[in-house]
Amino acid sequence: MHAFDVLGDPVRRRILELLAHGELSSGGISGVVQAEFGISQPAVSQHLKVLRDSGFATVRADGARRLYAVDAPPFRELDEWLGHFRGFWEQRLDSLETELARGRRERRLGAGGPGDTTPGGTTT
Amino acid sequence: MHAFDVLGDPVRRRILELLAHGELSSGGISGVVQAEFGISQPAVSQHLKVLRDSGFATVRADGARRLYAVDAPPFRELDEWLGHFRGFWEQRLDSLETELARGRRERRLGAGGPGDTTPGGTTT
DNA sequence: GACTTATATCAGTCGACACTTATATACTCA
DNA sequence: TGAGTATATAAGTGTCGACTGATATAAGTC
Repeated sequence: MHAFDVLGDPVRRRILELLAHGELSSGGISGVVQAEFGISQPAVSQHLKVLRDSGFATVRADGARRLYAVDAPPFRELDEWLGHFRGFWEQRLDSLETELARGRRERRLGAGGPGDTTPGGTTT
Repeated sequence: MHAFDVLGDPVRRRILELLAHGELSSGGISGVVQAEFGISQPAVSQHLKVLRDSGFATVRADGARRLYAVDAPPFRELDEWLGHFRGFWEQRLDSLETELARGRRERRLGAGGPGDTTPGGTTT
């Protein structure tokens, strides 16, 4: 399952939003999600499995509980892909920060990113 | 259909990659995609419809042809959502650019972004 | 106007995935 | 050890989306 498919589900997006604030137990997540979406505990557990398998979340045991946390790699990958298109919407920012950020990004990735065809169109 | 679902499909991602280099006709896109994925012209046309409807692509007529181009808004929206998690993988960049970029981003969005719980964990 | 090219839409099929209930596994505590 | 709690897995079902072949719409060409 592709990373974008993983984020296609609203329940999984919500879970990640919750985890963005810090570690949470399976039960803690289930509580919120069941209340908000009206789905069962196994359904939430299955979503957690998808997040684990796709690398968006990591788990560690704490007694009988499982504590989930966000993990970065898949986010990086998506950010990298979206980078192909960043030129289409970041063009009008002040050039300093844009160039700093883009330059750094490309240096890290060792890639020849966007900009070759002046994606946004006219340079005005 | 959520923007992430739109990008969940490999054919649609490929189409957007093609469009990232500039405008292309429906036929031009179909040619490449049919060759690479082995699907029919209607299938490609249906994907183009999804991209249109979700705002990822715009069309303009040129005689009998339809010229497609990438459009920014949905990308911005996704970037904004991913921003919740940017702290998890951008932390170790030199602070100047990070803060510049994040600060600007948040000012534009008028949001109280991440950072409240030092997402990445320990500092250093 | 007839023929061809470019593209979109229609109707139907099929597989994937999100959900359910039932149950297994593993830890806690008296 | 046995009851209770926390979480995951299993098996089955329904929905949705991606595809196909057929066809509609519209523009170019002679």
